[in-house]
Amino acid sequence: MGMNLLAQADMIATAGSNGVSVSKHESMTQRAYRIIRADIISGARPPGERLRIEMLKTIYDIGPTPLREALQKLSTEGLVLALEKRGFMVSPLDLDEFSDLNIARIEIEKVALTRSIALGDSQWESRVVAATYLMNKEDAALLASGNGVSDVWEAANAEFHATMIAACGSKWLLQMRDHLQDMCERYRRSSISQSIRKTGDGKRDVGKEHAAISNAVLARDAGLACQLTESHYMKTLDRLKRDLKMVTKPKP
Amino acid sequence: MGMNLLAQADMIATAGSNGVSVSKHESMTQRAYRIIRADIISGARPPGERLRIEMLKTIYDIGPTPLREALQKLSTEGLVLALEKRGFMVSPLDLDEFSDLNIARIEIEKVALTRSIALGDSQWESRVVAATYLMNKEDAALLASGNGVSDVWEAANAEFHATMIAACGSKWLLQMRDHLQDMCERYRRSSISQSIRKTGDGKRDVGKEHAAISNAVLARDAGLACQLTESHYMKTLDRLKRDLKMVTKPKP
DNA sequence: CTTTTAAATATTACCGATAAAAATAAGGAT
DNA sequence: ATCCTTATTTTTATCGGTAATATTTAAAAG
Repeated sequence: MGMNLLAQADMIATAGSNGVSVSKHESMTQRAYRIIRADIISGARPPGERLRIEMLKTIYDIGPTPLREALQKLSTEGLVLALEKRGFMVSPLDLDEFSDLNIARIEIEKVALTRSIALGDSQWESRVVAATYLMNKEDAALLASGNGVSDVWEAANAEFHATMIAACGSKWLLQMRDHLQDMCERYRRSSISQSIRKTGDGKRDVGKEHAAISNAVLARDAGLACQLTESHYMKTLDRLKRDLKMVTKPKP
Repeated sequence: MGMNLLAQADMIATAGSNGVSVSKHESMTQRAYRIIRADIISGARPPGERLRIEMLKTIYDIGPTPLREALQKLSTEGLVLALEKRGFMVSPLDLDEFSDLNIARIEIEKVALTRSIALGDSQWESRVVAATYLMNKEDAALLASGNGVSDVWEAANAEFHATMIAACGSKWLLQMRDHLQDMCERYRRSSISQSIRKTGDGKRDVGKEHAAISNAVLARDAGLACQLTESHYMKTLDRLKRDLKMVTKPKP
């Protein structure tokens, strides 16, 4: 009847890392969406690149219909631009939009953080402690071997910040933050600041910043936690902004 | 060659009221997306309704491919649920999600309002004055003829609140607010509280609330403006929540 | 009454036809 | 002679039809 339909809908809605469910028998549309999305964010499909169906068909071995559906979805998200009667292209990078994106991301993060600190229970606190522990460890490892950030560090960092706001009480707030973060990530990855990741970030001690944020959160000092988080993000942002000037198209 | 492509892309991106561009030669996908979206928000397609392609094909006189593309887009937005190998359905209403949605909407609105008050210039101020003038007029007309809210009042109301946050300096923040508002609108319209719209809202003087908000905004008192806006939304929200208990599916 | 089997129904994805836009080539004007 | 305009060609996107696959409904047997 209509009831088990909804029950199974919940199962499907049980999503993976980025709101993308990973079923065994994934539909072609889902598959195309997931892969192309990852390729755009990672920079494998560079900004401004035209996404011709024939071309994608041979690359991903997926038919034209699921490809179009995936691209339409991505255009709703803003990662792809749908040009009337002229197909699709990867959304170009734009320095102004990057500022815009970061403003929105940081503001929403602060709101979520404030709410999380106000609403979080003991179980959430323990999650914070656990994430902080792992983050500390990875930060120390990062500092020791000057090889720059690793994938495990990236994962710990993502988990750290996600945990801080996890108790904000609004899935939509979290979803919007995730979306904005993905959009920002594309700018970060597309920038030539990969070199920065290798060389490290100058005199900056990210570990101390993380520890300070964690302390403020556990002390339930929302104002301080927001302030620290904002400047934490701003530091990397300023660096990126400088580097991005070269890879974004100049304004007309 | 490649350049005017981007230039024209900007033209297409020049959107109408709800981020939906209305071109003369609208593609079938766009058409389907626009119409079905409006039908879902308005309640013409009720929550939980299965959206069978064959059915939609005859109703909207649009082929299956553009219909599927439109439904995929709507599923990205959250208005439609895509069930693996089981087609699409209008996302069911859920009281918890409604709370969630409103939390996010009000929080983002407050952030945008604070920023708008901090950043708005004289031109924005004049827009605020203009919108307030129209709103006042419509509020008075509403109070005089006890016929309940009209479409022109709704338009004035939307414009009023949009103007207050217009100077927030982040298109993404505004876009997310718009999206959340559309999602909330579906709950409002689907509720039986149409009766409330007809009977009026009790002893509540919406005109005074609007005036107070406008004054706080023009006085650049962000704290007060946020507080007033929040309670303004909360008042209608509480009413709605009561009524929605009947139309949303009970939790298992 | 539950479980299994079979028919019908719907969704998914590929293919081909149509139509639109970009590229190229030709002609005329300054 | 060069540049702009116009016409033709080629490429490419869009859309509806259709076959294959999975699922749901219904019926029958245990």
